[in-house]
Amino acid sequence: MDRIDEEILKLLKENGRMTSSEISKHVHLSVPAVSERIRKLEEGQVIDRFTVRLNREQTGLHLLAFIMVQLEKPEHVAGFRTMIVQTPSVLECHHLAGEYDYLLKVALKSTGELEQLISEQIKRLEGVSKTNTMIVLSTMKEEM
Amino acid sequence: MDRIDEEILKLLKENGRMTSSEISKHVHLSVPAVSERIRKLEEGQVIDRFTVRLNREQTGLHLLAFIMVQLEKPEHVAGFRTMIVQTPSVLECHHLAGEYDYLLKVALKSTGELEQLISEQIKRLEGVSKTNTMIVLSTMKEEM
DNA sequence: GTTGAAACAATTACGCC
DNA sequence: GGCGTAATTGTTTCAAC
Repeated sequence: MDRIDEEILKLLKENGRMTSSEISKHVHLSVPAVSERIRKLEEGQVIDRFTVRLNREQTGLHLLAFIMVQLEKPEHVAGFRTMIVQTPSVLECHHLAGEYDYLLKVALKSTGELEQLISEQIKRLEGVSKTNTMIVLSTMKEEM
Repeated sequence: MDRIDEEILKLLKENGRMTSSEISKHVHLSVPAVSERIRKLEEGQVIDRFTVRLNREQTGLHLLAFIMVQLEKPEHVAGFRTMIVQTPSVLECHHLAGEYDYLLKVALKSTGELEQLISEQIKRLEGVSKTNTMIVLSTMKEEM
C-alpha cells in the first residue's frame, strides 16, 4: 500500500466503475500495472468489494433511525442475531460496550414501519429489556 | 423500477464491477438493454454512485465508535459542520431528534485517537454541551 | 514495471414492435 | 418507450521482455 494504491482507492471510492485505462491516466502507470494493483488490493482484502450506493429516498425509504437495544442475558443473542440478519430494513448492527448492547441502523418507509419493527420484531424477542430510538432528521455525511 | 431493475441492483450491490454482459446472462436481456437500464438508474438517482467498500481493519482502523453530541444553540452548527466535513475519521454524521442533536460514526486507529478526537476537536468546539461515546465491540451487519 | 497482440466488453446505429 | 442484432470502438488480459 503505497501512495499510488491510495490514489487508486480514492478514485475507486468516487467511482467504483472507473476503468483501469481511465485510472492509468491519473496515476501515470500502464493499464496492466493498474489492473494488477487493483487485483492485489482485492486479494489482500483491503478492498472488501465493489458495490453500488443507492439513494434511499428514491427507493421510498424516507425514514432513517438508530435503535439502541439492551439484551438481558447472553443466551438471547442467537435469536436476536437471526432476526437482525433476516430483516432487510436493518442496515447495520453493532455490538456495543456500555449501557446498551446493540446499536441498529434502520431504513424504513414510514413511522408506521418503525413502530412495527420495534413493537413486533424487536420488543417481542426474548431478553430485550430496553430500547431507545433516535430518529434521523437529516444526514450531513455518510461514507463507508 | 421493475423486477429486472431490482435484480440488476442486487447484482451490482454484490459486485459493483460486474460487467453488463455478465448481468445480461442473469436477467436474460441483451447487453445494450442492461447498459441502458443501468444508465437510467444512475440518471434517475436511484444509483447514487458506484464505489468500493474497504476493509477498515486492513487499513489500520481498528476502532469503531458512535458519538452522540448535544449542541447548545443553533448558532454553533456552522462550526460543528465545518469540523465534521474536514475530519476524515468521521464516517457519518446524522442530525437527530431527541436528547442529543448529532450522532457521529467514527473509525480510528486507537483509543488514543478517539480521546484526541473527543477532547481536542469535538469538546473544544463552541456550544458542545454534552457527548456520549459508544464503543463498537464487533459488527454483525453493515450495509448501505 | 512496459509494450503489443488477442480476447473481451461497451457503445453506437439501426430496425423492430 | 423498450428491446435485439451487428459493426465499431474501447478495455482488459496475456504474453514477452
